[in-house]
Amino acid sequence: MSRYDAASIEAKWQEAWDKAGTFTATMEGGKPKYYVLEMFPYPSGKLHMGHVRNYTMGDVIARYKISTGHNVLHPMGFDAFGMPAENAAIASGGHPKDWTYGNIDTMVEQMKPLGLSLDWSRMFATCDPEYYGQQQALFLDFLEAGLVYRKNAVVNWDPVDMTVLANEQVIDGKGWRSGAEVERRELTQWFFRISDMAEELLEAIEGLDDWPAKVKLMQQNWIGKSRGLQFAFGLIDGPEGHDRIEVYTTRPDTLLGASFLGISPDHPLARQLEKDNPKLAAFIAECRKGGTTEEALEKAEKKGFDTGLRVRHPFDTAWELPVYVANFILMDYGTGAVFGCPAHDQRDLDFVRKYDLPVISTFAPLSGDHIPPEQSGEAYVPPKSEKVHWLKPFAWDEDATGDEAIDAAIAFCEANGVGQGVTKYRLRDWGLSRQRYWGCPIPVVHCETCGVVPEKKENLPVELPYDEGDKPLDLTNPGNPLARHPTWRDCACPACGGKAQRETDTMDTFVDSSWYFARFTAPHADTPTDMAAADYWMNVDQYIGGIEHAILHLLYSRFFARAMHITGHLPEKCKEPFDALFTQGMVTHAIYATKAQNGRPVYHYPADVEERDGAVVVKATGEAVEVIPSAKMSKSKNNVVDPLAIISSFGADTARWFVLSDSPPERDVEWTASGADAAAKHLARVHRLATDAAQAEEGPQGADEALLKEMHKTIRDVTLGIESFGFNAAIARLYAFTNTLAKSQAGSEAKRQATRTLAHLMSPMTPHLSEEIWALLGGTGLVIDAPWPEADAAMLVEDSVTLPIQINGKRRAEISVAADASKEEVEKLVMGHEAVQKALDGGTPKKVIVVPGRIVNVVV
RNA sequence: GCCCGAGUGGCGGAAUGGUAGACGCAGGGGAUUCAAAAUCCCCCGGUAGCGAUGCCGUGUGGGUUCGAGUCCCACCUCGGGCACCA
Repeated sequence: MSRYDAASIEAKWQEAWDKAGTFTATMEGGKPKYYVLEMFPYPSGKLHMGHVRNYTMGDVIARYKISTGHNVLHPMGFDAFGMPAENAAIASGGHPKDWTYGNIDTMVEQMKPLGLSLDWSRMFATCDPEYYGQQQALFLDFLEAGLVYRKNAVVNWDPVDMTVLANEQVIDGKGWRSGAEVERRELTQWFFRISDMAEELLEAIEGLDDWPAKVKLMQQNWIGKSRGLQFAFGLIDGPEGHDRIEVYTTRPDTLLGASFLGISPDHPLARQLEKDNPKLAAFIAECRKGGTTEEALEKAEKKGFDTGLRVRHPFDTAWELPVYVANFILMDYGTGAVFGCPAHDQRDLDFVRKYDLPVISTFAPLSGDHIPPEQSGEAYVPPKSEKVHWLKPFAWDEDATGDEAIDAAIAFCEANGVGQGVTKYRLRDWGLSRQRYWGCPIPVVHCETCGVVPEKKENLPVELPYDEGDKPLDLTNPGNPLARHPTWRDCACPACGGKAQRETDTMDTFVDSSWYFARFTAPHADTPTDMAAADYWMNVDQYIGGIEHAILHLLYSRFFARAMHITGHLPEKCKEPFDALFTQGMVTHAIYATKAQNGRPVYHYPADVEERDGAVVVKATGEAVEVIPSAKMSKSKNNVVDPLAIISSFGADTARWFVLSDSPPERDVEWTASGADAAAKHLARVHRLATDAAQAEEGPQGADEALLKEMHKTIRDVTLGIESFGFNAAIARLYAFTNTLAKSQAGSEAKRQATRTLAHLMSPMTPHLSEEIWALLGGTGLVIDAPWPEADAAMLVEDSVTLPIQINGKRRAEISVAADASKEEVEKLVMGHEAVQKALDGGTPKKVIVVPGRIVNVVV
C-alpha cells in the first residue's frame, strides 16, 4: 500500500496535462465556449493566499466546465504598470522595468505548482510594449471618435517636492515624503467622456442578472442620477459680467427655506472677486489646502467667506440673500453654486449656525413631537417618499411627500419662468493623465504650430525610454523623468513635420485593466483585438475578483467595452463584457506589531512570531508583540502567509482544498495554520480509501444500494455547490460522503464506483489526487477529460420523510410519513400524535399548517 | 461625512421564511499499541435535572408572520469603496 505522496503525484499529472495540451484554449470541435477569468494580479513579487484562493475558485469553474464539454478559455496575465514599481526603485535603487519583470517571473514560478488550468501561451503583462502599443492605438481611435478630450482638473500638489501626489501619498493632508501641506492645483489633463454614457451605463445595470445585487447598487449610486431644478439668482451690483448665479438643486421644494447662497472657491465669480479682495484670496488659498479626495473634502470643517454681495430670491425680489464662498461646494458637480436650506440639510445648518444666518423650516412631521431645526440644531431630513406637513408650500397640498412637492415645484418654476427641471449625474469624466514614468505613454505630441496632434499609428508603440538619455533613470528626483528626459520628448510633428514635443503624461493604470479581458482572446494580434476571436470567446462568462473593484474597475471596463464597440474593436454583444460576476472575500490575518524607538510600529511576519506562555513574542528576540485583529493581508503590514510553504510541506491539492473549504467564497477568510493540517489529513484519508477500495469483499444485502444512493445525492449536491459558488458547502458534502464511504459495508464493485466518483467530484478542487485515484481505480483516460457524473433521478427518491411537528411554532415532536403522503393524511397522523393530544388537552386546534415534506405547525 | 456589506458555539462556518449549529478545527473520553505516531469509535451551545425533559440562545432594541438567523424599522461594532493604491 503506497502512501499519499503529493509532491510526486502533482508533478506527474501536471506533466500529463502539459503533454496532452489540456488547457490550451481552442475554438475547435464545435463545442460551446466558456470564458472564465480571475482579475489579474499586480506583480508584487509574492503570491499570497488571496491569489491562491481567487485562482483556485476560477480553476474549479474552469475544470468543471471542461468536464461538461466546453472549450474553455482560462488565461492569466499581469497588471504591471503602477506606483509600487517606482516606489521599489526609489527604495532599493533598481529599475521599475527590471523589478516588474523579475517579479512576474517569480510569480509565474509560484503559480505553476498550483496546477491551475491556465493557458499560459496567452500570458502577457500590461507593461509589454506589445500590449500598451495596442492600448495607444485604442486611445487614438477613441480620440478620433470624440471619446477623449482635454480639460483642467485638480491634482494633489506637493509644494516642496514640486510634484503631483496620488491620494494614497497624501497622509492627513500632508505629502508623504516632504511632510508639506498639500495643495489642490489645476492641470490640463486628458479625460474619457464616460459621463456622456451615464444614462446607458445606468440603464444597462438592470440587465446584469448574474452580478451581485450589492455591486449593481453601488454602481447605480455612483452614477447618481438626480432630478432637480436649475435656475438663477439675480446678483445685485455684481462685478462686470456677473449679473446672475446659476444654481442646481435637487430640493426646489425648499426654495422658501433658503437662507444664503454658496459658491465654490473655484467658481468664476469667486475667481473674479479674489482679484481685488486679498482677504477673500487668502480664504480661497486656504480652501485649496488639503487633498482632493471626496472624503477629505467632506470631513473638513465647513467654512465660508461673506463676499458682501447679495442676490434676489427668484420668488420675491425684495428678499435678499447673502453670497458666501464656501469650502464644501464642489465646482465639479452641478453649477458650482447652491442655495443653503439649513432647516433640511445638516451641512447647511452647521454652516448658518457658525455665521449666524436664519433657519427657516419649510415642512414638519405630520404628527408627533418635533423640535424644529431652528431650536434643536438638528436638520429635519425625512426620506423624500415620506408624507410631511408643509409650512411653506407654493404649488402643492399642505400634506404631501417630498417627491410630490419636488415635482410640483419644478412644474411651477418652469411655468413661471424660473429655471428648468434637469437631470444630472454624479458620475464625472474619467481623468486618465498621470504625471508618472511607469505607465503607458499617452501617444500625442504638442506642436508649436499645430497644437495637440495624435501620433501616427505606424509609429506605435511610443515606447518608454529605459533611462534618462545621458544618465540612468532616477526616480529619487521628484517629478516625472519623462518630462526631464533630454531627447525622448523631442520629436517631429506628425502633421507638419516641424519641431514638437511628446506628451510626458502616462495613462492611469485603470486604462490597462479596462480591456485586458478582450486582449486575452487574441493576445498576439497586431490590432488591439481580433474580431473573429473576440466574437467567439467574448463575453467573459464568469469574472471573479475582489469586492474592492466593485465600482471603478468594473465601471471603467463597461465604458471601455462600449467605446471599443464604437471604434470597431469589439462586436455589439460585448457592450456588457462580463456576463456573470463573483466577488470573493479577502484573506485576512492578525497583524503583529512592536514599537520602534521612535514610536513607529514595526510589523512582523506571522512566521517570525510565536506564542510563549500565553503571550505572543518575536521568536528571535522574545520581545512582546501587540496582536492587532485580523485585517486584509497587506505587504505594508507584513501580515502575509506564504502559500509556497504550505505547498511544499503538504502539496498544492491541500492548499487548494483548504482555501475553498472553510469559508464561503464571498466572505473574508482568516488564515489559520491548523486548517491546512486538517485538509492534508483528509486528502491522505481519501487516498487511503482509494487504495483499500479494490480489496473489499461482498457486503450484506442493501449496502450497495445505500452507498450508491448516497453517491447520487452527493453528485447532485456537489454539482449544485460548484455551479452556485458554494464551494465550502460542496466540500462539506464531500467530507460527509467520505465518511459514508469509509463506514460502508458495500461490496468491492460498488465501493470502487463510489470512490471513483468521489475522486471525480473532487477533481475541480484537488485535480492531481483525483487523477491519481482515477487511474488507480481503472478510470478511462484523464479524469479532466471524463464527462462530469450525472445524478440518477431514480436514485434520489426517498420513500419516507421525517417531519418535525411544531406546536405554536416550537418543535415538540416528529413523525415519519410516506414521501408522497397528502396534506390530509399528514394532518390526521399529526392530530393523533401523543404530544399534540397532550397540547390540545381535549380541545380543537385553532389552525394546522402542513408544509409537505417540510414541517407541520399546530396552533393551539 | 456619504455609498455598500457583514455580525450564528471555544474557533471557521451550515441552514429555498419551516427541526439553528451540517461539515471541519480545537477540546474531552475510549479502542488499538510494550509505548508512541498514525488510524478508528463516542461526546461536545448555555443552563437546570440522576434522567426523561424543560427553559434560554443567531450583535442590540422593536415589528411583520402560524413560524424569523433569514423579511421590515432603529441602533451598535467591524470591513470595503469614495474617482491618482491596484
